[in-house]
Amino acid sequence: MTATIRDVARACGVHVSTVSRTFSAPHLVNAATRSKVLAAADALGYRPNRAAQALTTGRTFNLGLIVADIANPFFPPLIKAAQAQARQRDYHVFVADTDEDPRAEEELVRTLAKQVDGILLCSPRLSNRAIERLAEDTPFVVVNRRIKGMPAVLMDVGQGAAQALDHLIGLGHRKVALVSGPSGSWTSDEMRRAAAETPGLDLVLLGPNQPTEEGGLAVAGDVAASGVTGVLAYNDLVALGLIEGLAGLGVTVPGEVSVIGFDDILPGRLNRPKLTTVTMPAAAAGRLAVDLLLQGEGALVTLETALIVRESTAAPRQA
Amino acid sequence: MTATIRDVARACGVHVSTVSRTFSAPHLVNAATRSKVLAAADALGYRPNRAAQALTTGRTFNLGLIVADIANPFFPPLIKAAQAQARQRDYHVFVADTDEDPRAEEELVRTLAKQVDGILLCSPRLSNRAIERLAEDTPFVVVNRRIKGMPAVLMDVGQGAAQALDHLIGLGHRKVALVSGPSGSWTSDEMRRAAAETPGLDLVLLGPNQPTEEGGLAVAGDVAASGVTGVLAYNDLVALGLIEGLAGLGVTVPGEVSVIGFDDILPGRLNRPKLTTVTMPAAAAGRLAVDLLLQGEGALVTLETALIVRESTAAPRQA
DNA sequence: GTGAAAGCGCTAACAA
DNA sequence: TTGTTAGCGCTTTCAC
Repeated sequence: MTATIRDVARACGVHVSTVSRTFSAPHLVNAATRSKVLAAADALGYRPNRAAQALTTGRTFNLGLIVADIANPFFPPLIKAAQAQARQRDYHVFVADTDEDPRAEEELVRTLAKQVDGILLCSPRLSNRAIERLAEDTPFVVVNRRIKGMPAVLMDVGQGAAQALDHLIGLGHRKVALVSGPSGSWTSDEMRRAAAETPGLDLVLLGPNQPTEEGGLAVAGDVAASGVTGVLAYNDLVALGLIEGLAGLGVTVPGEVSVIGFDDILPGRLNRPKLTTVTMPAAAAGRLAVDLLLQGEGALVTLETALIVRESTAAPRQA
Repeated sequence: MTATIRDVARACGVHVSTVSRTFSAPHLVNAATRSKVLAAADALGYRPNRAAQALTTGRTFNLGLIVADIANPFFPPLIKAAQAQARQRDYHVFVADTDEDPRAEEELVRTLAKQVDGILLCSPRLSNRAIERLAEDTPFVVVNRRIKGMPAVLMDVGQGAAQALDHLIGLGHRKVALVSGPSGSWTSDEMRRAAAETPGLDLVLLGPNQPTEEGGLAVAGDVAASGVTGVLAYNDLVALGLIEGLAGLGVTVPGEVSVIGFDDILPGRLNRPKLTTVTMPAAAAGRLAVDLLLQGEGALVTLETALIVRESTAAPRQA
C-alpha cells in the first residue's frame, strides 16, 4: 500500500540503491538523478521505513524517555522540551512511566533498549549498580543522578537546599524538618546531605515519603508532633499536601510552621499561602539530556537552582 | 552483541524457525522443545528485535500519542493512563507535542505513521477533512473530536457547559461571557453550541484565545469591558489567568464576576478562590482510546463530565 | 513437530 | 555515478 524504495526506483527508472543513496548520502548522486528521484518520491508520497532502516543500520532514530510519574507536574516540562529537541534532530521519543517502581523501571529499559538509540533516565529509582549494568547494552543519559562515568544532567539540589535552609535560619528557625522523598531518589539524598552539612540546625529527618500530595498529607501529623518550626519538603506536591494536612490539624503556615518546597510547579504559585520554593530547570535539563545523548559525549552538566521566597515562610513565632 | 534468534537456535540445536515459533505460536511446538528453547533464550538474554518483527509482520507494537501541549496539566493524566494501558498490551508509545500547531500535527502524523500500529490524536487542531485524509493510511482514534465514521472518545463537553451555564443562571447571572479556546478545537465549538442553546442568556463571545494562563490574562481587559457578571472559560488555565488579570484590573472574583473553568486540574483546586469547574475524565479517555485503537472497533465513546462548584462563582452583586 | 527457503524494506560494500 | 549483491533479524509458507 505505502510506497517503498522499489516503487520509487521503478517510477524513475533507476536502481533501488540510487534511491537509497538519494536519501542517505545525497552528495554521492548526480544532481539531475537526485531531483528526478526526489520528484518521484514526492509524487508517490514515499517515506523511508524506519524499521527497515533500523535493521540495516542499527540506528532507530528513536529515544526512550523514562520518568517516575508523568502526572507529577515536575516532569511534563522536561518531557516537552526533550521531545521538541529530539524532534529537531529527527528523532521520535518513547515516553514511559514507572509509577515510582524500580522493577518497572528496569523492565522498561530492557524492553525499550533494542528499539532506541539511547535512553534518558529521569530521576531514576533504580540503584547505581543496576543502572550501570543496564548501561552496558544501551547508551544512557541520567537526569538527577550521579553515576561515575555516565553522562548526566544534574540540578544543583544541594545548593538549592542549602539556600532554602539558610533562608530558614536567617528567619530565626533552629529546629527544622527535612521531609524526604522516595528511597532511591538522588535528589532526596542530596537534600539530606546538604542539610547535614548546614551548621546551626536542629534537624529532624522525616521519611521516606511518597513524592505526592498524599505523601505530604500523610506526614503532617509527624511534622506537627516533631515540634519543628520550619520544613524543607522533597517537592512542591509534598509541601502542598503538608500545608493542607497541617491546616487540618489547626497548624497555620507560615504562622506556626514555615514550609519550603522544591520544583516551582504552577500549583505552588497559586496556592495560598504562595509557596516558597526552589526552582528546578526541568525544561533545560530535558533539552540538554537529549543533546548529550545524541552527541554521545561523556559530559556531566550541572544546572543551577534558585530559591524563590514567597509566602509560606516567615519568622518563627516567639516561644 | 545482543543475542539473536540464531544464537538461541544454535545454543539448543534447533532451527531458527522453531525458535521463532516458540515465541509467536508456542502451541505449534513440542512442549519439551519449547522449554529447551525458552531456557536457552533466557540464558542468553534474548529479546526479539521489534524492528525485524515489524518488517515481516507489519505490526510494530508501537502507538503514537499526539497532544497539543504536553505541559498543559490537562494532558499528563491522559498520557499516563494511555501509556499504562498500552504497556499492559505490550505496546510502547511515542508521545509527541504539536505546540498547538496544526501543521506540526500533520507532519507528526506523517512521520509517525509507518512506525506505529495506530495513532491517538488528542484534542486535534487539524480540520476534520485533514484528519480523514490522514486516516486513510493509519488507524486512528481521536479524543475530543467527532468525525463521522472514526473511532472516538469524547468528553461530554456540551453537557458540562450546559450545567455550568445553568449554575450561573441559577445564581442570577444574565449577561455571561464565553471565553473560547483555540480555533480548530472541538471542545471549544461544543461549548459555544451549548451556550447558544441555553435560553435566558445574554451571551458575549470572546475568542479565540490561547488555551493557557497567558490567554486568560490577555482577555481579562475584554471581559471587564464587556460588562458581564459571569464567565465560562475554555479551560482552567484560562480561567486562572483570567482571574489573575481581573484582579490586576481591580475586579474581584467572585464578588464582581463569577468564573467557571474546565478540566479540574490541580492548580484550580489550590487557587484562591478555588475554581468552580467541570471535571473531565482524562485518564479514562486515555485508557479507552488505547483499547479502541487496539481492538480496532469503530466505537464512539462518550464520557460524562460534571460541574464542581467551588468558590469562584457567586450571585451577582445587585446593580 | 520441525526444517528449508523466501522475503519484509532498506543499506552498504563492491564492481562496473 | 550507478548497478549488483548480500544480508540485517525475523516470520511464514511449504515440505518433510
